[in-house]
Amino acid sequence: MPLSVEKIIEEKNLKLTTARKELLELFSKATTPLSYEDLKNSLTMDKATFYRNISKFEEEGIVDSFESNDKKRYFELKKACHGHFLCVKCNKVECINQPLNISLGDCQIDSVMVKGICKECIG
Amino acid sequence: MPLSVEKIIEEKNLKLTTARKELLELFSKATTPLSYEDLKNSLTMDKATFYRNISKFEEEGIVDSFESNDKKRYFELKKACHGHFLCVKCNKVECINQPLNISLGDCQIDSVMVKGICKECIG
DNA sequence: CTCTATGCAAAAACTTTGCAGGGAT
DNA sequence: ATCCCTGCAAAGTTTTTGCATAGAG
Repeated sequence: MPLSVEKIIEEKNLKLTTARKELLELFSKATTPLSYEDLKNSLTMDKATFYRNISKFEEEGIVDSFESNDKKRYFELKKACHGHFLCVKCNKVECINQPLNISLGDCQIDSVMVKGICKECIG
Repeated sequence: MPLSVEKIIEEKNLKLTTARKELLELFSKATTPLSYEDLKNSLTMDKATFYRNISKFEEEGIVDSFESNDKKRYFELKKACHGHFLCVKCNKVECINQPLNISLGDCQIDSVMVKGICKECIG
């Protein structure tokens, strides 16, 4: 059961605004990372508000982001699984479900992005 | 011993221009991926020429690129080692020398980007 | 009531494109 | 001689900022 939007906001001592509720609800429902482009038709808020809130969410560790090959930034709620596969042909992103055993000395690892070509695009 | 610039160009049936020679020589010498920003002071060519050639090199499989957290694109000659570690605090990129044992069904894996925080930034 | 969040418009940052002239084969 | 490459300037795309108003606690 996902954490309620109100809980997430409250825990971080952020104000619960309509925009933030809307954003977090959209991301809770999403099964893949989303860009502003993906969301803009569903959003009632301005793009400035979108980016400002995303930025705040990232600072607070609620949201993660990465850049795709299409130069857009993609966002998602931070989850246990942080491995992604990005197909450089079709720009599709998939969550990697298998554990990736990577350890790099004393570095802290936050996420892993594997790029390549998916089966559909190879075939 | 690295492939000579002339050989690389010739193999791909590209014209050997001053701009291309200059670019490939800079990348051959580089030990980390470089952005346009990193190179612009060393370049005698226009930025349009830089990006057009980089783009051509990517098409031909001579060069690889990725986006960093600073929204810039970084480029490097395609090498055997395609694992990188990006520190999200200081934006430094390092080559991961250890083999990363990742395999994803029938997908073709081209590169792996691990993001996190480097020892210097943790300390 | 106070302080933060929002919308709008304009700016910023990086990259791409159009066009006319120059260079490689 | 032919085509591709180049520089310049201008446009494009995504994201950020300034400022005045609205809204949450």
